[in-house]
Amino acid sequence: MNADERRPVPEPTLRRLPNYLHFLRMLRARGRDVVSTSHISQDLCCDPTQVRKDLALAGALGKPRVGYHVNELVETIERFLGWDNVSDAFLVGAGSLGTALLGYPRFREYGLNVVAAFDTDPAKIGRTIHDREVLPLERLVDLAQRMHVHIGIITAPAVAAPEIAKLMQEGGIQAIWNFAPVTLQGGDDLVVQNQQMYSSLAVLTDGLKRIRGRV
Amino acid sequence: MNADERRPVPEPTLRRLPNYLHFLRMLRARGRDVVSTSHISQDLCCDPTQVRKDLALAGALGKPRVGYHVNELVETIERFLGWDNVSDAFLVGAGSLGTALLGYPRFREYGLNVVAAFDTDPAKIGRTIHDREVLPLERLVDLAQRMHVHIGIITAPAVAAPEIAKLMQEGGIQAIWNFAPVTLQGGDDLVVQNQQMYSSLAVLTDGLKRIRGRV
DNA sequence: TAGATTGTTAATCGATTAACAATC
DNA sequence: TAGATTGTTAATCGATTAACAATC
Repeated sequence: MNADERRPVPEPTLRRLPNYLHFLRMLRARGRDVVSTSHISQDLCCDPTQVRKDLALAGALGKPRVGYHVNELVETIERFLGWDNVSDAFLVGAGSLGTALLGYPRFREYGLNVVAAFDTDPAKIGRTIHDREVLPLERLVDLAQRMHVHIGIITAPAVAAPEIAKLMQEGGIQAIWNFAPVTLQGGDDLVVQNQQMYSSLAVLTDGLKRIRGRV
Repeated sequence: MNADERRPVPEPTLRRLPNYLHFLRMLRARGRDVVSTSHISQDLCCDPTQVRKDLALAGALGKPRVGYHVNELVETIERFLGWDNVSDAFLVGAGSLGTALLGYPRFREYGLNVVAAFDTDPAKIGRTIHDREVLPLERLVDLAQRMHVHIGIITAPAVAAPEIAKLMQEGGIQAIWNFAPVTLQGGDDLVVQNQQMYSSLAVLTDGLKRIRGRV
């Protein structure tokens, strides 16, 4: 029921939920029946209280003394994230990263179904990558509208990204997952997630610096 | 000078610095001489005060009324992040994502030089991907030690990741950039960054939900 | 000089953590 | 029952934002 309320979910919570989900699915695959927050927190090295709070936000209910039912919990989180219904998505940029993402069979478990790829390179157009044909970028707007696709993935070079985002919006796409190293701006009816790879690298090299400083 | 002090840099700041750097490099390429924090903040849609604070932490100095010199600023941030000296790295998992990362010529601009790839698949071992030969995983520990490689990238399946991390640590690797969908634990002399792709996806689908709820 | 921009200190906000009551 | 675990309220912590002084 929490899922339907309008109060915004903290972004850190949203970011943690897929991790819980991954762990819980593994437990489910192993036939595990119930799980406690301390068990979850051990796997992901965070505070049990935090896990409890996150699960509460997702609308999960546990039993004191027992814990949470693994099955129920998986379904609750999936439903909360909207990943029980798979959404179609377009991908633009059939380079190496785009090809890698097209090869992810797991996306469906995370609510995503990449139905088509687009590119401007004539050498790539018409080729088939992981069972999906690469289409010319010109067709994106029309196809997105007709197929009611609302999610776009950008794996093109940085310079092309803003133009692609514009086309996507024209086609009615409301959510963009951007892998190009530019910060695209969201808007009133457009949500953007910039997958900033180099941010992680900065944290990593800083950690390395601290390890070395300590020795 | 700030760079050498031991006070820890907030992680959000670290994550933003590469974005500033990217923007500043573009300005530099365009021949731009000076820049103000409000100019930077406009591009990245955040608060000018925050940019100023971040830059101060990185040790940058500006001039009131003028702003910051683009060249100096680029160099200051690069030095602060340690990206003025490129570090060698090993990559394990020569699948599609690994191949994509091996094809990134830009890594060097972010302080990273992937010198070798490893895999366990005999079909992949011996092949050359983007000028680097794929080596058998067994050779990793020895080679890491002899070549003094301290950074590892994991692009292998989730099940293999923990074992790979162990081997890396044995080889003296101190920093792991993990793309497998498992949470690897860092330690006293090991820093880990888990590139959790699905976290972004959760934020994205939540945003989509809110856009739809608004209509 | 006047005004724009930096640099810094204080106030606010939100997330994490701690404490504890509820309950099976 | 006793004890473990949830659920919730309060305290802490840290990051962001606002205010303002310093300065070219």
